[in-house]
Amino acid sequence: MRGDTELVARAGHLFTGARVEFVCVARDLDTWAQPEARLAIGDRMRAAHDRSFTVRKLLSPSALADEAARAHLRMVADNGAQVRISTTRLPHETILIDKRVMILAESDGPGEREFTVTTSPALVGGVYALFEAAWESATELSAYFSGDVPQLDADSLTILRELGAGHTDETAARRLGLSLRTYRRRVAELMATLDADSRFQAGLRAGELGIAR
Amino acid sequence: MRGDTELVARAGHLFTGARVEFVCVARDLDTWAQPEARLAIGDRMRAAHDRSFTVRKLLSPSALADEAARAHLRMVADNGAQVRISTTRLPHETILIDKRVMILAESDGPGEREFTVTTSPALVGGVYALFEAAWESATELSAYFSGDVPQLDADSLTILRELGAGHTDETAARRLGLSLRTYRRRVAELMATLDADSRFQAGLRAGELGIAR
DNA sequence: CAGGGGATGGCAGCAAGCTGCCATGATGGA
DNA sequence: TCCATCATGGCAGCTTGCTGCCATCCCCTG
Repeated sequence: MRGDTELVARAGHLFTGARVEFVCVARDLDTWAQPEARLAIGDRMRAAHDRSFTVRKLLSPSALADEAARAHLRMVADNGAQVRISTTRLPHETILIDKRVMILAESDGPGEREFTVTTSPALVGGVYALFEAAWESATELSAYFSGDVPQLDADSLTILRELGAGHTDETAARRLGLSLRTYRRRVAELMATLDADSRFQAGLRAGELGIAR
Repeated sequence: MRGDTELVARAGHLFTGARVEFVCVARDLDTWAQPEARLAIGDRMRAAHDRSFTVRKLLSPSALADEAARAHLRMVADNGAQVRISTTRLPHETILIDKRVMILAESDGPGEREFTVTTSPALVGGVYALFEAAWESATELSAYFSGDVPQLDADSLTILRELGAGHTDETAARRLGLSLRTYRRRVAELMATLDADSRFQAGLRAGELGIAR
């Protein structure tokens, strides 16, 4: 199936027919350029408030890149959707509806995207289980927003790795070609960023947020 | 495709033809009752030592239920395979070969298992990405074996909470009605248990393992 | 009752971490 | 060019964490 138009035409009923759950795994938010699709899900989401209908979105950090995207996600979350961020490279786009239908989007080139729709129980069930595993380990969007660690620059991650490796400050500083003073300054900054009072706490936060890998 | 025999007959070449990577996600180890399949992968695994061939197994904790299973996994790991344990409910069985082929096993009833084999790049790619996300968040088998935290007594958890709260040793000791010396002894023991070289590392482990909440 | 073993805690000394202060060097704009 | 700004790093002094040693206490067993 090629192109968003064809998808909406031929699989639109799958979206509007969602009864229990709508799951979306994606690398970014480029998707849903088509107003029709947005609308169909928008309707569903409005229903999520009252009824037993769940919307879950699992995204990469890149989906938080610009302010517009963040605002959009905040809005989506306010409408009752659960949004989580995974630090690993996610599939370009995967949609799971009611544990029964799976839609995969591929976008290699600049042209129209290609979609694969399947309802095979084995396939959908298998992917759903993997999704659950990925979901469990992802962090809540709110955790990302509540001044936590939206963006931790490369330097900080390097420091984090040294700390995580269990090196002493002296060793770590030598490994990074920094003076002891600067290394410790970095650690202090990092701890301030993580809002940690002790190194233990910093490690805890880092672990919880899935950083430092 | 029904039954292990048919799988081996018709898809055996996919196993033996694996060149770069063999990924196996499963809930338990009931699989591979068929000697042929075991053998094919056994061969591959032996090759994993020298060449650039990776074997990764992602399993549920139930795969560690009995001693025989643990021994088997230890053996598998010794042969160069990477084994990780995920705490979420995994698909009954999913196999990914060289990022090109995917094999799904379904086992509803007591009868023969049903298999689905696909090479669709979109499907395999999508599932692979989800697998990566699940893999990232799973814990090393070695961590499970090396007496990590199957059992952490109430005292240790108390210590962990104090550490997590960011209290200094002196404050924490006072709060727990312990002497500074004893408190620190406890922390040292805890760190030994967690196999941590620094308090940061201990925090990291604690966070990763989901303790101290 | 005597003695062994384990947990506790005081003490001391050392190692590690933390931070204010200031000098130096690089960068960048007026 | 001069000046402001910022990141770096050396130094010093202080706090905190770490651990070996030994005394004490409690409990259990013979």
